Amino acid sequence: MTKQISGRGKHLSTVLNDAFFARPPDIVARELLGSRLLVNGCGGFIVETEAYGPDDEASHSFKGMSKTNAAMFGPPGTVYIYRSYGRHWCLNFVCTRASAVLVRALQPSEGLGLMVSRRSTSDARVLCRGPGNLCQALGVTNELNGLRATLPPFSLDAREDETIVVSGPRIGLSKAKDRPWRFGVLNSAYVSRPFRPAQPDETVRED
DNA sequence: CCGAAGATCTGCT
DNA sequence: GCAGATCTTCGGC
Repeated sequence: MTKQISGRGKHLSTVLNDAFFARPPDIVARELLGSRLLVNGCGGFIVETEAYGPDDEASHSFKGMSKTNAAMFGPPGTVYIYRSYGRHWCLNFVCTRASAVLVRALQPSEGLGLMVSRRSTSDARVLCRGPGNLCQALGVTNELNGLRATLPPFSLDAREDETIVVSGPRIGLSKAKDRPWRFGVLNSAYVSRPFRPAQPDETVRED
């Protein structure tokens, strides 16, 4: 599932590998929370995700493969990037059977200067808030579509701290609005929109 | 071939 | 809180 890498001194970091993504998207979406995502050294800790399943009307894969969604049918760990509303790029990681996890918000930690220069704000709370803003801050465009999430320029380290997960309906959909497949870190100031109620999800307490 | 819709964001009211 | 920007794909005629 994960691979231990020796770090300097006493710390160990754990790098996510392809097996991590070879599971249903709601599981992966929960477990990505608190992990650290970098693209060419810019990024931070994932605080908000959404899952899109194989039999999910809201998923881009629902109506079969097309020119733009082909990466979503790749093996687990494939990066799927699409353009949203003609203006924004959105970043996903493919899981099992044409499912995926949309990365919606980060708590910035690395490459602050570069991210600020790419965005029109220096406010850390909005730097990587929302899937489009996040991609702008990290320099993600469709040039990275189809690459491996487990290889450069991407880097993904498993979370080290306890993370309490909350969930709620996904955002911006016209179909399948009922699935509570938006996940976030409890009380994070960096999510794109608050979770209501801001209580732990009925089930989940990770690590 | 044309029109509508879409996993969004910003700025203005 | 809502309209507008902006572009690509797909479905209907």
